[in-house]
Parts: sequence; structure tokens; C-alpha cells
Amino acid sequence: MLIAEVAFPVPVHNTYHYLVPEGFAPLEPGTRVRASFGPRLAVGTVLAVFEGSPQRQLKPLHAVLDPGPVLSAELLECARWMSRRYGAAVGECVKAVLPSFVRSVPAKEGRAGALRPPPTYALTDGQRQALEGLLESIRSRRHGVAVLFGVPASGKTEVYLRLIEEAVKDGGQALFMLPEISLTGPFFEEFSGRLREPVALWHSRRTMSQRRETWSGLARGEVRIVVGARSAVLLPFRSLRLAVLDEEQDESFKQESPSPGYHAREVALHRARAHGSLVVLGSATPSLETWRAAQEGRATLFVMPERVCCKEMPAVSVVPTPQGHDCVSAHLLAKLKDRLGRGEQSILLVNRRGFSTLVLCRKCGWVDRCPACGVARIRHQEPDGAFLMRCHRCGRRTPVAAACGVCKEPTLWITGTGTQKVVSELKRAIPGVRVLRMDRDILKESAADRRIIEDFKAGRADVLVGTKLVAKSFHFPEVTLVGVVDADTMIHMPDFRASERTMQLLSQVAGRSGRGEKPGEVVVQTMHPGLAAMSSSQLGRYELFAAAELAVRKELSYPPFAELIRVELAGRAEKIVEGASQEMADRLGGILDAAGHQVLGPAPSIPPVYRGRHRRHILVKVLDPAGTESALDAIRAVRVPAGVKAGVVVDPYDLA
DNA sequence: AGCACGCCGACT
DNA sequence: GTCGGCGTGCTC
Repeated sequence: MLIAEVAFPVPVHNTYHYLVPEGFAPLEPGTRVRASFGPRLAVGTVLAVFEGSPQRQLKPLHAVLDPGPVLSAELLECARWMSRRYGAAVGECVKAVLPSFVRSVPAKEGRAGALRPPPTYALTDGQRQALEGLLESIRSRRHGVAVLFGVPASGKTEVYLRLIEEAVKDGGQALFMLPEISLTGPFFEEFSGRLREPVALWHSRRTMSQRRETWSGLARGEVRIVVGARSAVLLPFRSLRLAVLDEEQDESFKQESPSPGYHAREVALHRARAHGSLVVLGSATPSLETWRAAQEGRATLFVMPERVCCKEMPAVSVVPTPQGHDCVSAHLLAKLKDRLGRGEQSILLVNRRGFSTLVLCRKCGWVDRCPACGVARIRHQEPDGAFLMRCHRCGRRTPVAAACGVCKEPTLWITGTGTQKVVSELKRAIPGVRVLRMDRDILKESAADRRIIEDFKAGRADVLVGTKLVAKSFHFPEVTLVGVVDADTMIHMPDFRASERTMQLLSQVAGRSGRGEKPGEVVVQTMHPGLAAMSSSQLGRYELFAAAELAVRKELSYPPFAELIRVELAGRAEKIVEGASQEMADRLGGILDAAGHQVLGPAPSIPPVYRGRHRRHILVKVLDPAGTESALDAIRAVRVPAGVKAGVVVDPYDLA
């Protein structure tokens, strides 16, 4: 009898078997079918078809929905791989690569398009050398991985453009990915202007019809170039020759939820192997995972050390964070005034939005926290000028406490620096200064991030104060000073990546300085000038940071020397969750310690109670790189009691 | 994910 | 005495 293995878009790990009625054959994997699933009919995707004698009574398929497969064997295999790699249900992975808007796509041959002659730009030595190696790799039609390590403004975009041109010759396809939707637009524009071949834009905010057009165009081989965000890596390429991840270190390439929690870099590498294509990982501060891959020869390193626009790197000075009332040091203030006098612009990076980031009691140490989320609340100045406390996790607003929540004394200390406070301090210290603020609050209020950027670019402000949004790849030629108001806030996060994140942010924001004719300068305020993450904000010292940080990671068995799996248990009854997570940790400890892995916890998640459910988590450090799959099996094999739900995240970036 | 089965509160 | 809450469990 002919049996079909079918996956349904539901969070269950098993697949289901059905009889294939006579008239339905031949039925190929990747075809959608309708079948009775429990008390209802459901649409599923055929994973495999085989001849066999079933041990149990199987139901027949109800209908075949496509004339042929809508998913290629390669993409179907990718879904199955994702399910194994990330411990996600197969059906959910199939759903991720086969969105609901897809209609049947008849196969059709693509045609080769003519290329616009590449413009004649003078390339730097670094660009030329990188291009030479990378073009050769594309032409070889063999799988390869390259790291394009270029300082900000080193001309990576020009390299990408020429690689794409090469990749789409005679029917090839190219994928260009950026970590955020907001960055895809400008690249889409630029690529569309420079490349003769049409460029498609892909991200989650595109309309159904736009997505359908791109999806089926790619499947037919007609669409050849895609600029997109994370999910573009799951598109139905027929002959991928090049996959680029720009800003590859950015954590937005990792999806944490919904399941499957995939990393676009890993999926790109997996698919590129199947297509025999080149993967280019571009960054000024590569992730340590990528850097180590280059050191071990799993990726080829290309370095572009010189800026295209200007000769010198900005000079970096590290000064102590002021400990008094002010948050901008005399040193930084003097430099700001100096820029103002010369008609040049400055950027100030502040890590938190709001006015004051901490309200606490001087007597007993009580900290004002959100009762629902358990995190410290931020004092905000609302658009009407009044002050309110806001929880940055749940967004709830409450009046500012007049007295300590425990000892009821009016001994409150309002401290900590947010973007609003810096703006107000600047206006007080430099009369007449024109300041723009850019953070999520402002963008919500005025719904105009474009306008802020344009105003600043046009010189209608002297200083731009903002959160890490200001560090993004904007090009402001008149900016000659970048100040980091408090570089320590990130580094104290209880997360093994805190130092790496700090270094990346500092380096990125430093790259905004001196991009025009005039040389730039960077001032970092910190109480820890000796930390590697701080000193390496001096551009070009990435290698020193990476070496030091890799040594730490190795010592403590953290990625990239181990792989983490976070197991979270949640449920209504606190005691039951507590018992279940202890049981889970004990059981895993027994199994996994023997394999050389480590089990940490359980510990309460942050927040410990969310939507009425108590949450605890366990961290598994998988020391043998091949051991993740069996560790996931071991986790799944532990039965959790009724009323408790267990979830896993492989390679989590959010450790709370 | 759906959808049904199964035990505890306010109503014709 | 019933209708209905959503907690629990299964779907080839």
C-alpha cells in the first residue's frame, strides 16, 4: 500500500501517516493535501511517500491540493533540519518555509537578464582583494563561507553590489539580508538603482500580494535578487549562488519566538551547502561565533581596514563618568561647545529612554519596580511635561511614588540617566543649542524617524541624542563628535554576551564620527576604562577584544565553545512548577553530566510570574558540538506534570 | 493549533 | 436540576 507521511502546522513533534488512494498517485513530497485530522479536516504537507504495510488502520487522504510539489526537496529538507536543530515541531518548520498565502506554483524556466555595465569606481586595495577572492568563489559554483571584516565606511556595499551582479549571471539567484526592516528600504533603493536585474524586497511588513509575488517569482526562478530581513532566508530559491548577511553580528538574525527559533546565519549556511553557493558574512565587529570560524579556517577572512570616505579613524578618548548631579562630563561638554562654535554636529549615545532610570530609597535601598514584571521602572517626562513611572517591559504607567514602598519615608533618590535627562541637561548647559532626540518614545509620538534623520542631516540641529538607534548605519557627514554618556550600563547585565554587545555598540556608534571631510572624535564615559570592551572601541582593535573575550568564553565554557539550551517551565501553581523544574534539572543532570555537559539551575525567569504563570528555567551547556540533538531528545523525554508547560530555545540570546 | 471531553458556578 | 467555564489530552 502507498503511504504518505504528512506534517500539519501544529506544535506536535510527530508526523502522521495516511493511505494514498489509487487516483492520487504519483504524489510527491512537498505537495499539500487535505486529510481528516482528529474531528476535523486539516491541510498538511507531504514529507515522504513510500510503499509499506501499516501496523494500524490508516485513514485515506481526502484530497490533493496542488498539481505538483510547492516545496522543493531542498527547502523541505531545510525544514526537517530546522526541526532537528532547534527542537521545533516539523509542522511548524514546514509552515515557516511554506506560508499560508502560497498558491500552487507551476514550474517554469527562468531567463537570464542583461546586466548594466558596472560603474567605474576607484576601489581601495581591501575592496579589490576581497572582490577578487569572492568573485572567484562564486564562479567556482562551490559552497564557501567568507567573512568580510570591514571598518565602518570601508565600502562593503560596493563589494556586495558587484558580487550580486556576478551571482545573477546566467540564471543564478542572490539573497542580501539585513538585521532590521528599517535598513532594508535604503539598500533596496540603492540596489534597484544600480542593478539592471529587478530587485525584490522581503520582510514581515510586506503585503500578502507582494509576498505572494516574490515567493512564487523566486520559486519559478524569475525573481533573482532579494533584499530582505531575517525571514528571507526561508524563501524558495531555485539556484542560490550568493547569500549575504550584512551586520552579521546583529542578534536580530536570531528568531527567539515564535517557534522555530532559527538563526538566519545558520540557515543560510545550511542552504548554501545544498545550493553550492557562497555565504558572505559582513561586519565591522563580527560575532565571536563567526570570528572563531574564520580563525579555524571554516570561513575565509577578507579584511578591509581603510575607510572610503576619509583618511583617519576617529580618535577615541575614555574619560570617567561624572559622579555628581550631571551626566555629561566637563571634558565632553567642552568638546560639544567647541563643535557648536565651529558649526559641526555631534551625536550622544544614551542607553535608556526616559528621564531617570532608577527611583530608590536612600534609607532601606528599596527600588521602585513594576509589580507585574519585577523590573525597575523608569521615570519619564510625558509629552505634557508631567512625570510618570513607566515599566519598559509591560508599558504600564503609574504616578511617581512620593515615599518609599517599604519604610514609607519620603527619602527617595531619583537617579540614573535616560535620553530625556541628557536633552534637558544639554539645553541648560549650552543655551541656544538645538537638540534632537531619537528613541522609541519619540518615534511613537511623532511617527517620524525619517524626519528626525533628515532634519539632522540638513543641519537643523546641533546634537542628536538617542538610544542605540543612532548607532545604525546612518551617514551624517557633518558629525565630528560622538559621545557615549554611560558605557557601563550594558556591561553589567548578567549575561555572558554583555561585553561583546558593549564593544559592538561602541564600535558602531564610533563609526558615525568623522565620515565627511573633517576628522572625527569619540568620547566614552565609563568607570571601567580598563575593560577590553571599552578600549577596543578604538577602531581597529577588534582583534584584541576578540582574542581576550574568546579566552574568557573558553574558560567558562560559553559559546562559541559550548552551545546553550534554555529550558523554561511555566504553570499556574508555583509549587508544582518549582517541583517540576527541579525534577527536570535532576533528571537532565543525571543523563547529561555523563556526556560532559552541564546543567545550570533551575532559577526563576525574569519576570518570575508572567500572565499569571510562574516561570523557572534551566540552562544546559552542551560541551560537545554534536551533542545538542541528543540533549534535546533527553529534555523532551522528561515528562512534566499536568499544568506545567516546558519549552526549549537552542542558542538563546535572551537569557532572562 | 483546534476541538471534544470532563468536572464545578449562576440561571430558565 | 441544566448551561457553560476553560483545564487537559489527542489528532495517522
